[in-house]
Amino acid sequence: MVQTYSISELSEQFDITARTIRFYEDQGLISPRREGTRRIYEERDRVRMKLILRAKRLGFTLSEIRETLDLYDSASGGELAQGKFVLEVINHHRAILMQQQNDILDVLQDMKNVEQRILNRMKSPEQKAQ
Amino acid sequence: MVQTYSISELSEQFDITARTIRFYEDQGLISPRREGTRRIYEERDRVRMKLILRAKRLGFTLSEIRETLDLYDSASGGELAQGKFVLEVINHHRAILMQQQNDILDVLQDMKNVEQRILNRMKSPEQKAQ
DNA sequence: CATGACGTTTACGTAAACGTCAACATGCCT
DNA sequence: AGGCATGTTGACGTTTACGTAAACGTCATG
Repeated sequence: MVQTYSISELSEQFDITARTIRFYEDQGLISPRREGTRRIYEERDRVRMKLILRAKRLGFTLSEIRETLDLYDSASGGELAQGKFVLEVINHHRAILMQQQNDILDVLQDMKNVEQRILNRMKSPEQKAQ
Repeated sequence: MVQTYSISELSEQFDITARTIRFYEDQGLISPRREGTRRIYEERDRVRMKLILRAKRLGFTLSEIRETLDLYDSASGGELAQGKFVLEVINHHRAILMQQQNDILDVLQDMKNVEQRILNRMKSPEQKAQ
């Protein structure tokens, strides 16, 4: 017997509203099984949701996410026709992510600098930076 | 003689529209000097713009960016009153950024897997995954 | 059986981040 | 003086990602 979830259970797990989940479905990001009119989410839906939210945190738009998930699905579904294209998309995304890694490192460094200036000033309040 | 830039020069440098730059000004993100009505951007504006765009790429909203820049300004301006608060904000942001680093690593790994599956299939097209 | 708790669809509202005119000023070139 | 590039300020339009409310179905429970 496989674990399934209602929409409210899922929304609780991921700390999003049910409205959001239904919206994602409207946008073609997930398509849970139905039992009558009720939505039933299985493990694969949960995994997909996890991917969606992760991509969102990284700033991808919902339609970008949908396209990418569809693409990966087709690739893992055996549609090797588009193999080369998928590889290109992957490399494109990889480039974006690596740019973000750099951005993060830069910002972390900036924050470190600001932090140090504050800490210094808190130790010796009189000191004015040259 | 210090380097300055017109709005179109700046927009070209950062590959954004002049409209975007004016909008950021409306939102209090940058405040260039004026010469008559014309906007004149100096090096410090350029640096600020760089910070803005970097933060944007990381998914921060414009108002978050404005608040943060203001905060950092006040901190570097000597308003040590808020020192502790600034440190808290910095730690908060640091947590977000580190979460993003994890997300990126996860996605990169996922992409690697998809890529491998495609490459394998391209080498031996007949093979079906068990 | 009525009263929640939970679910559904449909539809309008909204905040963020610009795009897209319009209508006008200003400087420079010929 | 005329023309063109470049600039300015509104003001309205658009897309994305949901929020919010209305109006209704379904099921368990007192």
